[in-house]
Amino acid sequence: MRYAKGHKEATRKQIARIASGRFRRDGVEAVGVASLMADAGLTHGGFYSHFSSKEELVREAIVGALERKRGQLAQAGAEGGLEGILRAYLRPSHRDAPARGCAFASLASEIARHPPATRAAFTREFEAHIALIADHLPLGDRAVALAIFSAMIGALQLARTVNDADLSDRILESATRAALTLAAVAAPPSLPA
Amino acid sequence: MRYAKGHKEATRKQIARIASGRFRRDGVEAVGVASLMADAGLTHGGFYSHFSSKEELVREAIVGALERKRGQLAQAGAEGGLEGILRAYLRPSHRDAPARGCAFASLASEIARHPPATRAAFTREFEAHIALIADHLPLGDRAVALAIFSAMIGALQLARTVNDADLSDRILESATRAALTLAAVAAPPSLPA
DNA sequence: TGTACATCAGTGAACGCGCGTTCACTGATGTAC
DNA sequence: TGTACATCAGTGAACGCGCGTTCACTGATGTAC
Repeated sequence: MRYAKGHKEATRKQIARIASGRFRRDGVEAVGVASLMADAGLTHGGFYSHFSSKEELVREAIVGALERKRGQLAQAGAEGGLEGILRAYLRPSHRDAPARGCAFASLASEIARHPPATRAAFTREFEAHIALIADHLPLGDRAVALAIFSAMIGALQLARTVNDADLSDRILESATRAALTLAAVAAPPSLPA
Repeated sequence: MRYAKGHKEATRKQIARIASGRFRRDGVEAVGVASLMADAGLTHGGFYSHFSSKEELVREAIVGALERKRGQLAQAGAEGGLEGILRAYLRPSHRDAPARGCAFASLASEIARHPPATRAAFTREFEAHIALIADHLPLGDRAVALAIFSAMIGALQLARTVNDADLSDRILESATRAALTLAAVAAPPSLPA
């Protein structure tokens, strides 16, 4: 063969990885297939021998990004518990590097308009994230995990959108503190009877 | 004059109002100037006698939408306090009608990529929303208001994105309850000494 | 060992389409004389 | 009262461009004989 075994699979993975960064940074709609392939050092015509459509790439790229990010959060949780997760997520460096960040924060509103298959993949990863957070909560409280994750995503987005660096920092800090308060309150004040 | 006095101003306002719905429903990028003008019963060529660019329309449409929505939230707050605001915002009917809903939830991540003037207008409205929420919080706590509003926006977006109706409802409910808990905890347990 | 052929990842021109923006024009009205 | 002209909101063709997708082709390699 002209190419080494596994070459094509490696190319597909590389395209998906490049796409996952570009999508998170610029939005799915703003990133064209041709410019993605150029980033991978290829021409656009070959795209459809790797993916059946741009939407298939969207699904693969986003799920990949979410899985990797979830692994990082799991590690932060193992090392620092809920506070570790919150500090890793609501860090200024996360706010400032969307291309390597959480795809829920950068793409949730756009994905809401995508086909069911894409939303289903998103939903599966969302539930895995909720389970991860609940694992670090008293009684594994899922309802509190939902609220905390909503605040994390909302805060990261708002911190990226406002035009005032101070306000942006305060959004991240407030969400961190509020999440810790919620976790503390969710703890039973004493052992149940 | 061929047209009644104030006709042109009325047309401009109508274009902005139509745009504010389409942008919130489909995203700014997905809505073309030509289709917007067609919705207003006009041809696309006339657009630039009303707005200097699509971006100017984006700014005007979004600020208008946010102001109107803030008025509704202020009324919900006057009638039902923080809980009134939360129930108005985290209602399933709000989730299901983005075209008439909060532009922070539908457009925050997209606006983060827009020019400074647009982000500045967004930031001004954001601060007005925070002030509105803080007004209904013990001690007018701005930090808690930031966290609550982050959770509101994040929850609404996630509720729109997940592909599971039950989970979507639970996201809205959890955020509502968590916000009320935060407000209760923020209250001083007794009058300060 | 040398030649003919099959494989297949990647190439690049082409498709129809919609984008934001520009601009010469239309035509109904109000005003000037 | 009747005619000539100015105004100006809206029209529609055109601009260059990038989009997602298709497809006939290239050319380096491995295999068959």
